[in-house]
Amino acid sequence: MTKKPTIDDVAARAGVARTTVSRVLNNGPNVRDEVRDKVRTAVAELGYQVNAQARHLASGSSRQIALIHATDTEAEPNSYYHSGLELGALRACAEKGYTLVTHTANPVKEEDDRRIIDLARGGQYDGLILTPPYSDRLDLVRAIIGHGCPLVCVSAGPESQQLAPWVGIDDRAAGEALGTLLTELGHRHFAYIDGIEGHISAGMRLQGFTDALEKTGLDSTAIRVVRGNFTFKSGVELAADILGVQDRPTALVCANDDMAAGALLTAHTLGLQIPADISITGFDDTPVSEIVWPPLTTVHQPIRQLGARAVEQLVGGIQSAGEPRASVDSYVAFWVVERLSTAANRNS
Amino acid sequence: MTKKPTIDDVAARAGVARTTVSRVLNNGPNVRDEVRDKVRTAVAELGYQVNAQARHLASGSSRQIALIHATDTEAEPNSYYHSGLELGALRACAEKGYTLVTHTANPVKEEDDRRIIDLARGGQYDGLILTPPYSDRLDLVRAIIGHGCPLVCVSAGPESQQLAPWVGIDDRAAGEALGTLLTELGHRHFAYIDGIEGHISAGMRLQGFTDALEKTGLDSTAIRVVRGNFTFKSGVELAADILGVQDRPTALVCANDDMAAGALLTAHTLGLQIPADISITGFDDTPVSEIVWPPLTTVHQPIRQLGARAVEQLVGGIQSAGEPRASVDSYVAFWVVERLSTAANRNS
DNA sequence: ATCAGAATTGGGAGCGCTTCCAATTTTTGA
DNA sequence: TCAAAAATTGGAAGCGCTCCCAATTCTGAT
Repeated sequence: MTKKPTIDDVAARAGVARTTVSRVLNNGPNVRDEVRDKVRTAVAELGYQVNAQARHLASGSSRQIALIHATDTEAEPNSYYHSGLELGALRACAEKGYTLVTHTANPVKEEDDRRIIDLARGGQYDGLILTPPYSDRLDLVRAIIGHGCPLVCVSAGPESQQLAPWVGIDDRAAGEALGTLLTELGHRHFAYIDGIEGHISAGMRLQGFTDALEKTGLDSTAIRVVRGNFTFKSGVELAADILGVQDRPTALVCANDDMAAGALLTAHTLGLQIPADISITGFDDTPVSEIVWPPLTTVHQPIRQLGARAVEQLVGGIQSAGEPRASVDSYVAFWVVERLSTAANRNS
Repeated sequence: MTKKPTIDDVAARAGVARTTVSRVLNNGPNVRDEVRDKVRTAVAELGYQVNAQARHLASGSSRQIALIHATDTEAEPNSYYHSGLELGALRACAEKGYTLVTHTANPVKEEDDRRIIDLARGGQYDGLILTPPYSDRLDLVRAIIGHGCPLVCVSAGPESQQLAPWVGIDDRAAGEALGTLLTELGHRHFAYIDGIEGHISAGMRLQGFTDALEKTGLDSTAIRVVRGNFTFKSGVELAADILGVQDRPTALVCANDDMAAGALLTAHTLGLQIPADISITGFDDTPVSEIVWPPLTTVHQPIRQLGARAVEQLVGGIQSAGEPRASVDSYVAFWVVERLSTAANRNS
């Protein structure tokens, strides 16, 4: 294997200066078409590829973006959520000429917060994308911004939204839509399986949901809220507690699909008919909601689009640093998907 | 924000030469403990971080590994498989001081094969990890190796295994184990939903399965094989075809869990009792197999471990280039997990 | 023709690090 | 005690690219 050609080899072959080749490579202005072609030909003939490392060093920017995922040690929570987000981001990056690098961090380890900050400080990345619950860690967000590192928060709560660019759905409105649906179906007695603490957008869903109940004249006694951790397992366990009582609710709302799937399993185990005995809803509309039986009524969240939008937002900010950035919409549309896991309250 | 400190700042502060700092940073030999401490102190005081770009340029290696995932345009096949593999690889990379970069490619686009080769040629990555079906594209594998780029194939077929280091389970044996289980349960009439063409390891599973049938004296007329594409949807559709006939099989074997989940849905829709009317099995033991009802009998494939092992294999090869590499086991253990989707053939 | 101004090219200084090699100091062995 | 070997340091040359700035060539309006 002979040595890789460098920009100087291309320059020599094309009979121009290195600077000119660089211009062509970067689509710079002020190069005659004739010269441009000559250089392009030389590039093709030599099979030249720019050395990304050298380019990064010289230009000071790496065209790499880091995506921070939260993963607990052993749980594999929300795999569809993570991979959907990543896939969307990956494609958007490819389109924009950036490379996406995924990093995982454990939200319960404090040292990992430090690691994320180091990522921002390191200058290795042109920007960071933070997912929940990191996108709601205000100190973290401030620290990253303080180091001058471009940042976009995915599904962040209102406070984070004040600090940094963000993308997400209107979680409150989504929760409200779900609440409206269920109250219109005649339900008056609910349970809600929330997500982990510090996941503000999940909290907003609950907020919106109770808002809807209040509009129907219900108060907080109409709903029992318990805290899960977004995993299937926690859905299984918490549902056992919720559905095993005498006076069980007629509708169980879960902060994501995985927990709803777990609740479904428990309901089956208890011999309950769904949706006749209990309506169950999820959130996200990941493939899980169609895999289970009966398929879940849920809120469709365009996760891939969220990932793509985050990248666009970030790249937009990077490229127009200082200037009036072309504003990308932060809100992405959601909608309720009615499937077979919900029905009218037969007691109403 | 003041400028980032460089290695020269550290050297100046510690009162040594840049070379010495470099040695300390890279845990090189021949530095007195006293000096080492002095340098470490200076690093800490300045909050110095090495500039990865510069290091890469100077050292010629990036300590970055690329993981190639196959993703069809719109399908989100095997999300759990991909993210499990990635998570395992990610953690192993972090441990080894490498960075993992995921790239997606569309197996039906020929230009994407070219892109993968360019990744290998580019010298940007110290090595590549190929997943199916790319790990079975012999031309691709040869091209990558030909460019001198270290490579590990995940779940590759026998031919690829001849060409490059690999990790995977013994798919043939796994298929055989499943076949043995089902024949012992008295089943004699099977259907098999295979994976996409060119996914050799899925083919090996079928091979092993039929081997088991043969040992029971059954021949190829005992099994009907159809080709799916690993998605839930294809499971739904193909199962309709398989289960809708008069003389339907008593056991349906699927090349992955997603398709089995789809088959399960179709079976429900057709009003079949599972496992009384039909036994259904998956493959991989992704979370899907516990989410569906009834939970799937399947083959547990330690996917995260596979990802981690791939990285270890690759890094081992990179670091001991030329030398007798510390051989990492290519085979990872699998085992059959019996859940509720299978039962004895009641007609037997 | 003539010349200001724009467009196009090239020269060369780094970007921050690793690494070869030479210089210096310390250790070892008779 | 002293030379030879080993351990420790430093000097300096790049790695391959971008980008500032100066040099050159080309416009078009006088």
